[in-house]
Formats: sequence, C-alpha cells, structure tokens
Amino acid sequence: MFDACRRKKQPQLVRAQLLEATAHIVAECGPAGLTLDGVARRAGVSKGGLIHHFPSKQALIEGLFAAIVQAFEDALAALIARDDDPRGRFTRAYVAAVLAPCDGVFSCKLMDACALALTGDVALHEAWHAWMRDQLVRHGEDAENVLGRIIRYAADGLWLEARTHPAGFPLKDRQAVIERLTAMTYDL
Amino acid sequence: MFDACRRKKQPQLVRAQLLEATAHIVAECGPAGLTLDGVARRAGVSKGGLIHHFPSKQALIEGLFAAIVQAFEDALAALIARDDDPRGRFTRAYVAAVLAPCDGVFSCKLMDACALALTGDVALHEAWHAWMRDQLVRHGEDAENVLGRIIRYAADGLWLEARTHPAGFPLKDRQAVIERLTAMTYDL
DNA sequence: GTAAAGATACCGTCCGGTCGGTTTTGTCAA
DNA sequence: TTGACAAAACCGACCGGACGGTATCTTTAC
Repeated sequence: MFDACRRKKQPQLVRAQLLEATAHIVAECGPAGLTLDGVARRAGVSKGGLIHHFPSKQALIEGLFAAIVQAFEDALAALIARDDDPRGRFTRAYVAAVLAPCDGVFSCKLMDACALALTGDVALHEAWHAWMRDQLVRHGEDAENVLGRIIRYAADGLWLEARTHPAGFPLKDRQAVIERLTAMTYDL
Repeated sequence: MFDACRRKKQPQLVRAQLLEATAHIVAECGPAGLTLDGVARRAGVSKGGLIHHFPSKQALIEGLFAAIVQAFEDALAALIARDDDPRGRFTRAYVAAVLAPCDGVFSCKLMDACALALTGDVALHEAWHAWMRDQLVRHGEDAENVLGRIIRYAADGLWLEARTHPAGFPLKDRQAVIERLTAMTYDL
C-alpha cells in the first residue's frame, strides 16, 4: 500500500516526528534498543522515508543529539537573558537549565533520558565538549575558575543521580541542593 | 578441535579472563559492541565455555558491573581505613576513589571506561543506588547533608567530564579542583 | 519535467542462544 | 588404592530472528 498518495508531503513535520520517535525509543530502551524499523513504525513513516531524512542510523543519532543540544542551548540563552547580575550568570543558568530544563521541542524528561543514554556514545563526546567550550567563551565565563567548575560539576552529578535514580526511592531535598548551588554562583 | 583435553580446568581463572575480556571490549566499543563471540575469542575460551559461566549476555554485563563495584568498594574501604579524621571521611574517600582510583582487579582506566559505558544501562541503576545507600549508612555518613552531597556530586561531574573528554584537549587544573573538593570535606 | 518525498520489498550479515558432545574433577563405596 | 559414577567445565556447530542498508518504485511539489 502506497500511502504516499494519501498524505500531503510535509518534510519538516515528518522529520520532527522521526526525531521524536527516536527520542522515545532511546529513552525507553537505550541506544541499543534503537532500530530503524522501530523508529519508522513509531513515527508512522516507512523505512524508506526515514532513510530519506537520515541516511544512516548514526545520522539519526547525531540528529537527535543535535536537537537536544539545541534545545538546551535555547533554554540556557533564555535564562541568561533574564538574569541581571553578571556575576556567575552563565554558571547559574547552567545549574537551572541542567536541573530544571524548560520544555522545548521535547519534554525535559525525554531529553534527559536521551542525554543519559547517549552519554556512552564516544562519537558524541567531542561535539559536546566543543559546544561547552564555545558556550563558556560566548558568555564570557572563566572556564578555569575552580569554584565555577565545581558548581557545574555538581549540577552534572545531581543530574546524573536524578536520571539514574530508580523509581520508588524519592530524592529528598533536591531543591535544597539546587538552591545552595545557585547561592554559590554569587561568590564567583 | 577439542581443547578441553589440552587445558587444565581452572574455572576461577577462566571466569576472570572472561570478565577482563568483557571489560576491554566494553571499554573500547561500548556495550553495543559487546558480543558473546567477541568475548569468547578474546578470552581464548569457546562460546560454550562462556555460556557455562555466564548463561546470558545480561548475566555477563551484570557480572562485569558487580566486579567493578566490588573493586570500587575495596578502594573506598582502604581510603577510609587510613584516614584518621572522622569529619567527612566517607565523602573525602569518595572523592579520592572516584577521581584517582587505585588499580585493583582491573586498571582504573578500564574500570572508568566500563562504568561510563554502563551508565546508560537502566537495569544497573537500582543496584548502584542501593549500593550507595548501603555505603553511606555503613560508614555513618549523613546522606542528606547538602554540602556533602554537593561535594560528591561534583566528584561525579568531574569524573564524567574526564571520562567523556576527547583526547587532544587536556584537562587543565584538574588537581586544583580535587584539592578544593577535598578541603571542603573538612567543613562537614 | 525534474527533484524531493515517501513507500515497499528484499538481501546479507550479525549475533544471541541452543544443543549435543567430550574431558576433567570430586566423591564414595568396595 | 581403585573403579564407578555424577557433576562441573568446556567445546564448537548450528539455527533463527533481527536489523542495517540497498534498490526501485510512485507520488507530490515547484
């Protein structure tokens, strides 16, 4: 059955659906559980349609990663824009964005789950660190400041704990940690 | 060719070789690159022999995880034992063990690489957090102390950065961060 | 008319797990 | 000490499904 005749062509929408399906699958089953057929089925697109947009599985993963980084970058920029105090502004925004990201294209939980799953992908590491270096420069943050690094590292660590925390053991006083970290940014 | 007649039976050794081969492969190729055939070949054992020790791929992964956790636990205990100051002793040892683990059964680099690769495995999360809760209780650390949590989170974050850092961009002043974190433990 | 969008069928490979085998080791009675 | 016997250790061939990617087609949009 050729459904190409039944549906209007809308490449942007299809592409977005493919990425969203990919995100859901990666979040639920990890990168190992990601299959082209599964993505195509979930997105309601044929495998050929998927391959048309993302010529390989790796391209699909990189597309997802890029979308996540972009969403994170947008959230970060928004937080920085509405912060009047320049002292440690980037690090403050980083803490907020990492630990309570606003919903963008994807929901925050979905994004987080994908980011965690993709953590093990060596091919993405360089891209992530390059992005981070660029952000630090762009927002005039001293990348080598020890306290600043500690705060950001702690945000990452708390993020990691929250993401790997099994259901049934609620995280207590998460907010207290976030507030303390935020307070520390004013000492930068 | 039946080699069973050529080699003495030494189940403990074979098991260790299988785990080491698994570690190397996971470290180099990630969990996705892990295959039973590959492990068996690298360990110089037949696939049947591998299956005898680890009845499934998941069992193999869990075996590796258990070995890593055990090595980490040993390193932690050793650090705690030689620390006379009870204030924040566990957290201090945690920082040291996470960021400069001694070699045990596996080399530290190997262990770290595996730990990172396994981070995305949802099935292991509960085991890890259960272990962590147990350790906190066992060593009398206040699990909810905000500063203590921040220090440990920062250690995790720095570990994550170091592990995902691409070659060619040396981490600067890593030692300064570790020293600062260690100093902070005396404020607990 | 041509290029992009999308669909379907199919192929080759890879890989987890099964199975039936052999050899070694431990145990225990004679 | 020895022989019998079970269990553990270990081997390697094989199967079947899953999966990435290709090839070729039709339809829509410009």
